[in-house]
Amino acid sequence: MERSSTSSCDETNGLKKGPWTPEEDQKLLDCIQKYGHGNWKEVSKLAGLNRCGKSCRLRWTNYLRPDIKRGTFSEEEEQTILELHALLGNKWSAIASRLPGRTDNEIKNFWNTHLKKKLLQKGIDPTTHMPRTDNLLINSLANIPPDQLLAAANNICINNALACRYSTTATELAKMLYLGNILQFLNTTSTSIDQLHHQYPSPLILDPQLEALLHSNSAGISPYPPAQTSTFPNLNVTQTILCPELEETSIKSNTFTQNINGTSQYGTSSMCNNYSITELVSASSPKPFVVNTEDQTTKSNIISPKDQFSNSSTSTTFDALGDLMDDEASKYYWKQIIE
DNA sequence: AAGCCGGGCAACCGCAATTAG
DNA sequence: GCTAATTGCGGTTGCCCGGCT
Repeated sequence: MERSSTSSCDETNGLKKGPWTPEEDQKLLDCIQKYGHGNWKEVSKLAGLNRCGKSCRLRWTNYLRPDIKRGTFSEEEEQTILELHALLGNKWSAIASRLPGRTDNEIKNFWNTHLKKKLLQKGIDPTTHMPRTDNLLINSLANIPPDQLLAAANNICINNALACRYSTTATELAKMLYLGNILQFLNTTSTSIDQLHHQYPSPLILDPQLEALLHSNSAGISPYPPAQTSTFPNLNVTQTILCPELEETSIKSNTFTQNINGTSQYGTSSMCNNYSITELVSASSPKPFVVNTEDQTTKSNIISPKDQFSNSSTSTTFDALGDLMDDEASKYYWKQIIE
């Protein structure tokens, strides 16, 4: 077969781009009805269209094809898309193949304009389809020298006691997770406290309780098995679950379950395992920070990254973190923990 | 009434895979 | 097996429209 020497969609050929006119649509339709659509470049030529084959193919598959179903997506279709996306990710064509009459482009647009937002509003990460706790603070931890991190954890943890008790709300879980992750990080960096002192000779004052805890954990006393590799960059560490009660708590809690359209998809598994650092860090880049509240429908706890830090009257990331952990609700929460 | 802004969607872009000479 | 055209796919862009100020 002879091959054309020119590229199929070369703008320098003066081919038309942009929206299709009804006349062009008709020409394309007529041509496809007459000759079929084996070779799109040929189709374009035969139809007398000054368009590249690619453009013709797109117009046909996304708009002119007679089997295209138009209009709003039904509840069933929406549910199917959600399920398939959870399974396949952004494989729009694969998803479209399971939805008769819907194009990949249509589904992609529907996802980006509706479903993604819907999931975010429900506190679900649209990439992972897992509940979002957050992310930004944990992300921010990655760039902070260990001595500052230790100091912050020291401040947060010791002031509020290190015990983990049963918890029933997502907010509490989120806080537990923050704490847990900070401690996981501290616990599992291969760096010992002594090494930290050595590497970061700046004054590092640890609460004796925390220091004792860190030493005990760094000595391998933690009864919990190693989990995934940490997402903290430049730190070759292994995560361990530090807080047994948290794991138990998560098993008892059904808070996240309520997020998922009434399904029990995420309901009874161990949160500690599912939401260790890798899950806390959203795959998507900075987005509004969502902490689920007792009332899953409220958005009152959505805090923008800007609000989180720049509006803070405090001066450091960890002061801000402390602030976050220190609102009225938190006081009650911490009181419970202490008790 | 005019301008601004954001949402929705059609179409384009660029890359990878496939096909055919 | 190599090369180039074609096709398929996912991401992105830009236009249009409606709502708000």
